[in-house]
Amino acid sequence: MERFEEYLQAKGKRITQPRRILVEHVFSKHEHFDADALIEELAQRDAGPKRVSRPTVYRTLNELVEAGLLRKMDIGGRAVYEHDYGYPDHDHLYCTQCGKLSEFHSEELIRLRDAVGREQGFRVTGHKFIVNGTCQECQRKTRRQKRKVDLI
Amino acid sequence: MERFEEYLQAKGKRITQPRRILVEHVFSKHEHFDADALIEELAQRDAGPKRVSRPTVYRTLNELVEAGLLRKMDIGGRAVYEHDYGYPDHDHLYCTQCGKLSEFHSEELIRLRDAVGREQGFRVTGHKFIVNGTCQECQRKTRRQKRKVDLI
DNA sequence: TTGTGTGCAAACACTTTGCACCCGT
DNA sequence: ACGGGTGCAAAGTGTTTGCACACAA
Repeated sequence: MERFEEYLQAKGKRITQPRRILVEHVFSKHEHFDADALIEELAQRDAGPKRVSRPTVYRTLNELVEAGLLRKMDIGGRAVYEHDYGYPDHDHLYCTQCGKLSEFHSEELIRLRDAVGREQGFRVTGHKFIVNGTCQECQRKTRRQKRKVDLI
Repeated sequence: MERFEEYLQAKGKRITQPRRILVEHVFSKHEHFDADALIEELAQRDAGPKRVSRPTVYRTLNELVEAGLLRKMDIGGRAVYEHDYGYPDHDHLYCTQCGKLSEFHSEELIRLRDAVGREQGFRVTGHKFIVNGTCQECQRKTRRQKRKVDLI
């Protein structure tokens, strides 16, 4: 929050109640989320007059990304956000059954990435690496499912 | 094309003129493209009665993906397609200045990916790796730009 | 002839924008 | 009081869908 206030002041922007509510909520948890989830959570948390509107959620999320506090990813054509500030670089495992994202970090990946860039005369500024597959939990479910089918 | 006919027949689907036109066009070039580009190209190529409509383009692209002939990627929230059939696995360098995609292949990346999956009990089925940065051409442009500015 | 495919227009999901009013500074 | 911020509704994108007609099998 202090970090965001700093950013806002530097940009001559204002510290308003909707921004405060949103930022506080976003940084009270550490999960990945999308705009819709956030809008809904804010809606049931603060109904009535102090609710934060849909456009303001989108506007503030963009500001948080610009401020370097959130990282925005596109997963299946929809924007997903995660904490960026004070959070180590990492990549993602995406379970295509349940949609869960988990994280991992690999220095080797960075080395590989930079080596590829160098070879191609490409100035690397970042990357996106998503490993698709099935998480442990869904593998278990699928196995149970299969057993049932096998009994028929 | 033969491959697609095979797929269509297997699914009890029909080989129609729009599908033929689209497939022929898509596989006459080897670049990355999005739905809009394809729609426009088809429009100026075959105007009038034998033009392919927007919905049909989207429907057929989805079929081609299902048939394993095209690969679909999301880049910045928009779908981009590339040939898949008989095309080696590869990943992408994405120039954030001009939007150009180039390709590279790395066995090491696959090994790394599978190792990460194994460590986390994740059954890996695929991945998406996009390296962002500036391509050689845009680096040159930027340098020219900078020189001009320096002279002021 | 049968039922899939097509074009059209409209619906869709997600995100952004125009505008009158509100509120931090 | 000023100028940016907000909510509302409406406009944008990119993509999908309902429907009546067209056409491949």
